Amino acid sequence: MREFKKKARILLVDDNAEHLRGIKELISLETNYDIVGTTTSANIGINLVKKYHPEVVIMDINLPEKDGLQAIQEIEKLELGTKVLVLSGYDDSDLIFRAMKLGARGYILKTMSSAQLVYAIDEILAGKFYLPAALSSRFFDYFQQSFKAESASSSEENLLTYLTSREEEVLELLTQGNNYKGIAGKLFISETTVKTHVNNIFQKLQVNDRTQAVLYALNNGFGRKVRAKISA
Amino acid sequence: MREFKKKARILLVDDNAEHLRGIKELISLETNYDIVGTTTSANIGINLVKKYHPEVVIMDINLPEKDGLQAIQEIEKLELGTKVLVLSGYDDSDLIFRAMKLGARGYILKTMSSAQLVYAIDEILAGKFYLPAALSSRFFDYFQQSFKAESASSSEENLLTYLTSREEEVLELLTQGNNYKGIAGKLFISETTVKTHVNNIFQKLQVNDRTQAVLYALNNGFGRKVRAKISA
DNA sequence: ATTGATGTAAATCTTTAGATTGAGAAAATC
DNA sequence: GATTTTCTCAATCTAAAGATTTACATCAAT
Repeated sequence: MREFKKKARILLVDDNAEHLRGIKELISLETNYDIVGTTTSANIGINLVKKYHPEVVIMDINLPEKDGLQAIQEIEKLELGTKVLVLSGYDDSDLIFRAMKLGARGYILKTMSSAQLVYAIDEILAGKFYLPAALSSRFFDYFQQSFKAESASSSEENLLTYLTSREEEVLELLTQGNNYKGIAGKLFISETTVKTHVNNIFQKLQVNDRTQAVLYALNNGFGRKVRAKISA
Repeated sequence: MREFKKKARILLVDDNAEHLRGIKELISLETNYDIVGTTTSANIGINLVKKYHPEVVIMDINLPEKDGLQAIQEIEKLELGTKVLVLSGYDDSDLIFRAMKLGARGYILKTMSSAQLVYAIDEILAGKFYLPAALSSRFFDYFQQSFKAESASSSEENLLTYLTSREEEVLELLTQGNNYKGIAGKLFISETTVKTHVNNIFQKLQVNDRTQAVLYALNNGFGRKVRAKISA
C-alpha cells in the first residue's frame, strides 16, 4: 500500500501521561510505525525532533509550559521536513486556523477513533494534508471570513484603476520607500518628471501625501499583494 | 439521507456548451436537483442568480468575457447564501486558493467522475466545504507558503520592540497617514515634540523617512495586523 | 542620592516634498 | 488629420519633513 519500506519514525507530545500511553499502544499495533519517543513537554519534544528527525510528530496543543502552536512554529523553523499532526481536544476555528497557518499537516480531535488517527498519519506520511470534514469546514469558514472585510472595501470604486501604467510604476517604487531621487534614478527620468507623476497620483487617489498614497495602494490590492486581516 | 425535502435549485455556468449539456444530463438523473438555468456567460449567470436564488452555482473558471473568479466575488457580494462550486480544468494552486478565498465552497476538476460531482454538491448543500484530497493539499501548500516568508522575517530581530509606548502611539498615527500637525493634535502635544518622537523612531527602525517607517511597521506585524504575501 | 530612560519642548537649519503652471513629443484614439 | 492621453521636463514657490542641539521634569531603578 505505501511506497516506503522503512518504518516511519513517530514522536508523541501530550501533557496527559495516560493519554500518551493510550495513543502509544494504539499506534504500536501498526507495524509500520516506530515510536521514537514520547514526552509531556513541548521543549523536550523539540529537542527530540532535533535528535531523532521523526517523520511525524503527533502533538497536543494545550501544553503547560510552552504553547503547542509555538512548538509547531519552532519545529517548522528547523526545516527537517517533520510533519506535525495536531491532536487537540478543541475544535476551535481559530486554533485550527493558526495551527495550519504555522505549518501543521493535519488536525484531529481526541474524540476521534483510532482508525481515523491511523488514517490521518498515513495521509500525512504520504505528503498530503489531513483535516476531517467538520474541521475543514471550520477552517474554511474562518479563512473566508478573514478576507471578507477586505473585499468589502474593494467593493467600493478602486481608484487605482485610474492610474496610467507609468504612474503605477512610480507608485510601486513609492511603496518600496523610495524618494524622488531614487525613483528618478530607477526609471531613468528626471526628478521633476517624477514629481509630476506623483502629483497626478495624489489627485487620482485623492490623497495629500506619499504616505497616504502608499497606504491606499497597500490596502487596495496594489502590486498583487493584499493585506489580510488576520491576527498574528 | 438528506435533511431537506425541497429540490435544490442549481445553476450551471460553463463556456463550453457541450460540457454544459453533459453536466446537465448527469445532474438531471438526481431527483433531488432542480436545474434552474444554464448559461455560457458569467454576466448572465450573475443575473440568473439574482433572479432564481439557486442554492448552488456550478461554475467554470476560465470564462471568456468575465473572469470566473470575479463572478464568484460578485455572487458572494449579493449575500444570498448562494454556494459556489468551482468546476475547473486546472488544478493550479493559485487558482484554487483564490477561488476559496473569494468564497467558493468547493473546487473540483472536470476530469472527475460524475459520482464525485454529485457527492460534492451534496456536501456543499449540507453546508460543508468540499475539496478533493489532491486539491486540498495544493491549497494548504500554497496557504502555508504564503505565511512562510513572513515568519522568516520575524525570525530576525524586530526593531519595533525597541520603541517606547509613546513612540508606538506616534507610529500608529503615522501608519494612518497623519502628518506632524495631525499627530500633535491627536496626542495633545506640540508639533516639535512629535518631531522628536518621529526622529527617534527613524533612528530605532533604521529608516530615513516616514514612508519607510510605515512600511517597516506594516511588514513587521505592527498593530497586531499581518501582511500576508498573497496575490490578489 | 544618583543614574538612566522617558516624555516634553524650543530653536535652528537643511533638505525634501508638494502645488502649480506651462510646454513639447510621441502614441493612441477618433 | 485632428484630438486626446500619456510621458516627458523645467521653473518657481510654499509647506512640510527631517536633522541636530539643548533643556527640563518625571519616574523607575540602582
